[in-house]
Amino acid sequence: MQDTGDIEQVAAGFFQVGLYLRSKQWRSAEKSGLTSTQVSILGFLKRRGPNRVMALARLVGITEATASRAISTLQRKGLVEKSADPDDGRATRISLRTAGVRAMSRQSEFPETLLAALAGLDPAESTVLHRVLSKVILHLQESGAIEPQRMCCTCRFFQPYVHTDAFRPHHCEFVDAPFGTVSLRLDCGDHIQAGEAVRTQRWRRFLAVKPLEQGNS
Amino acid sequence: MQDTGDIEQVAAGFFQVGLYLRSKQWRSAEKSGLTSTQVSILGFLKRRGPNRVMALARLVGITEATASRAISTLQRKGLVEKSADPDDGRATRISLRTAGVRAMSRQSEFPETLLAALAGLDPAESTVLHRVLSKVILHLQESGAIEPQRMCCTCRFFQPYVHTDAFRPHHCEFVDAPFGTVSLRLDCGDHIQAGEAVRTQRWRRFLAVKPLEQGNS
DNA sequence: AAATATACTTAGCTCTGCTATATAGTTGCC
DNA sequence: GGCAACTATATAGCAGAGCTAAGTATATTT
Repeated sequence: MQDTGDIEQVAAGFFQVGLYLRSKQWRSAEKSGLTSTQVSILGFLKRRGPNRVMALARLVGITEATASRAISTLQRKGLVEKSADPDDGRATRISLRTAGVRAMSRQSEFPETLLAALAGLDPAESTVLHRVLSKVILHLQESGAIEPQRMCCTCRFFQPYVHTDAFRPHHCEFVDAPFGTVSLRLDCGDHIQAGEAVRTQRWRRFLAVKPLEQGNS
Repeated sequence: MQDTGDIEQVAAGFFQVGLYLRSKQWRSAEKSGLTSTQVSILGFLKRRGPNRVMALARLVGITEATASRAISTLQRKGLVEKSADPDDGRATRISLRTAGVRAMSRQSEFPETLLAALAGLDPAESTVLHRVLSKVILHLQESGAIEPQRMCCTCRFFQPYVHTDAFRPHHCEFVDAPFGTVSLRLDCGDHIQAGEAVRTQRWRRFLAVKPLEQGNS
């Protein structure tokens, strides 16, 4: 039913979307004059607030040297500001300036065309896509390929499939409310990493439920 | 049920995977010494055979100037060879040399970690992911964001959902055989573009079927 | 206090990706 | 046939990504 060829097809699909995401087209269309690395850095600053150079480098998946220079460029453009880290004299605290916030809100961090394509998905597809992306990203981060993300899947507040409501089977202990698979966060501000044991146990529970057994009623 | 915030989450997920795909890590791990642009070019040559500079540029989503130089670099590395195009004296025919074929077969075009993550998906998830990627890519190409791909969805031989077999609902008139959603090609060698009218009509039929109504029995 | 580690920066390299321009071959049109 | 317009590629010059290696300043350890 499923062979390596099919997986390569899917990988090729991801690659295809990736090619588009890294192309300059959609960015120059909105003529922000920013490169994709710069947009990524601004995006993380927007979602996570002030951060150190090293942390940003790891999140974006580049070396500190490259991050340092990209940030200097952003500073020169007036989008970002550097300040001394109160906790550590060596560290630099990078934060968005108002121009940077404006640059990120005026245009989305993501191209309109991609958002439009995703908006056209039907809810059941979104649900599965959400699950799949969670799985793929978790796999990438567990194998050390990418920096751990603040996903529900690894959060101490996450209780997968504890409700009978097909639309809201999960529970978030932080907000103490049920929520659905489409609302699973891939980068949540309230994330607190769960311990190793708890994490794998909950992840098992999450995987145990077949994706199509819910969200489809 | 589905709001903009959720779409942004999904887009962020794609971006996350994209960040990984464009990072040098997985490529340097296999120490091929190739950049992602070079790998993309080699990948298209591998899948599509000899091609012109212009065609490669469009496929990869870069200008001809950039492609020309990247190809020269590949030539210098001995992975690719240039020959005169018999049909057009201005054109250059780029083809893989044996070293290039070896470089692309030894390691896959795609990182092992991603393939492993995708291999871990359950068949129903693969099916939906396939559909979703088809939709997204088609949307991107219809809006002119990327070069048209040789997808089943736009092929004159493609007959979606004409069989009752839940596992093989589609039919390919080229090989005259039924096949399943997981086997939908995103880049098929036998692709022949269907006319505008036929294309939209079949695509409608493809979309009309809810993803979860089949492949789940 | 000295050695080691950490956070960042800088320099030097290759490559990407762009625009603008040059060169050669093709096509169209009289 | 001949000239203009177009097309496929190449080259140059620019900003920047991304790397490694080396340098600076601050923290931490011994």
